[in-house]
Amino acid sequence: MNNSIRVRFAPSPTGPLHIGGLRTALFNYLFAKKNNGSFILRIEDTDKNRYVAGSEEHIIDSLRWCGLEPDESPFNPGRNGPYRQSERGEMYKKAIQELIDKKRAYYAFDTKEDLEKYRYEHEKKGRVFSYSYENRKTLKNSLSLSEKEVSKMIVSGKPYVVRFKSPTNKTIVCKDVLRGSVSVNSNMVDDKILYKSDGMPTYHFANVVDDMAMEITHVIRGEEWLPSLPLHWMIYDAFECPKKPLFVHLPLILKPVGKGKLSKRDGDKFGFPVFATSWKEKNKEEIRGYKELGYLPASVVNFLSLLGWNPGNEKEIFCLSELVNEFDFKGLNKSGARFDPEKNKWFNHSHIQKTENNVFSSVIKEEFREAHKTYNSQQTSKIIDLVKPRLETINDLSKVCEFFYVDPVVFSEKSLKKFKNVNSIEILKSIAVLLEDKEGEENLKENLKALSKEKDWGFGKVLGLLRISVVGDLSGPDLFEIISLVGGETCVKRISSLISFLEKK
RNA sequence: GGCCCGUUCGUCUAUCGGCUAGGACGCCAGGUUUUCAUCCUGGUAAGAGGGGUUCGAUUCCCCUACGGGCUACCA
Repeated sequence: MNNSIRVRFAPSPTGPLHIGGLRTALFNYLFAKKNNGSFILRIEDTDKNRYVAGSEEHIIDSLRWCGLEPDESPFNPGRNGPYRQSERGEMYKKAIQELIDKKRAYYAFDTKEDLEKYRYEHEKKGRVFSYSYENRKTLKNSLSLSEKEVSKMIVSGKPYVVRFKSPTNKTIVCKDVLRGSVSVNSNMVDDKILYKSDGMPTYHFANVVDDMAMEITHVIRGEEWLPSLPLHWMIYDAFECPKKPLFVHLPLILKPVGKGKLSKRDGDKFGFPVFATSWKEKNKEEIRGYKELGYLPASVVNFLSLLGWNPGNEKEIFCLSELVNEFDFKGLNKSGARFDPEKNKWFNHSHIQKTENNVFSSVIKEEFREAHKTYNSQQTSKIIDLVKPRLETINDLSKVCEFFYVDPVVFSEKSLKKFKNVNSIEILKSIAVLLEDKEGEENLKENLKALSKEKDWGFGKVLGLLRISVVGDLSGPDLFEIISLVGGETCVKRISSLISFLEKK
């Protein structure tokens, strides 16, 4: 049990979960499941100011929709709870005291205004202020002040933070599974705040403390964290942690066009989904996610999995369990991957083809209510077979099979133009005669061929006009398949409807 | 500005020193479907530049360029 793999996905509830975070969660999940380990969800809510109501639910709903159910989370706690950092205050308090006692951290009393002033002054001189080994002795903290002064200030309730005392001139060699060793001189790492004046830990501190406490074996996170790896590494060392987790920094997902990493606002900007499920912020319009736009979770997962990872062969279509089987750190990439909404659509189309018909029949039932009952389940399944290859998203379904359920009310002018020099009404009337008769309907194709030969009408014209009357346009699946489902009687009705439409012109 | 990471077709990627550089999306052309879409076949298109190392570098090393990230009492 002690050797088991434990990974965590640790988002902060500052808004909806977007596909960047989802992809991080996915890789954590895949690695955990591949190794019979645990996938843990930890909510990093140490910043009260940025907390956005509803984001925790959005995170868990998104994961659930994708099939990435955590083994431990605030909603199904395991032994290592609580799973919200805001509920783990005591642990951080104890931990920070340990570092203070070990002289690896110190109290600092500089106010925000002080720091802003220092930054401003440095900037004016073209420099950058950093709280570090160079100047910590000249600033207001427990290293520069006497013990008496410090305890007096603390007792009097003066706000303070606790800073990490970054070692002086040490080479920190940290390891990343993908990138190998990354060395940084500790002088480059400033004295980061570990504990804020509001009594909450910062990300860096809470993260390390929790990963130790929760016995996390592999930290799989986005590359934006790579620069803080040396800091985290030194914090582990300060705790004399016997066994650090392995770190894997995933390449970032980049915007489809333009510069930089994908952000939550890009969905609006470029018109493609960036959330798994819809997100509604108060006083704002609801933003639809993949789910609402008719994507299958399997296709989203599949597409995301291939951004920054590949199985090493040429297979591309995977379901979640296949991905679990195939997943390996060796297949991970180092460079950022640009998000391509077009390829995303293709994955969805491909997954739709593999999806069983009953998934779609419930959508049809919902959409066409009463009309849906004109067909038995076998016929419905046949309709879906006919229409499935034409789907990019599930939302296209109703549009693409509407004429099975509803008589066309408009006939495409553009399509009718092709027949403007043709005796359309006469042709249509002759076709209707064929369909009125049972035998005529049974061998419709042959009969139509015979008809067009006899009257010297092109077969294409006959077929085209019939299609327009039945479908409303020159598109759709095989016409004879459609007619055999819709039935001769309905077709005759639709033909007369087109005839009267043409007569009015 | 400083620090860190990266760089193969337009995009996602294969290649772990032997390359006529493979696949997928997209795009283009042809075929199937007497429609449209699907589908099938073919085409288009790439190792940033310069130095090394080597019999041989896309692959290893260095420099430059470019891209990305970080540089908060945010995560």
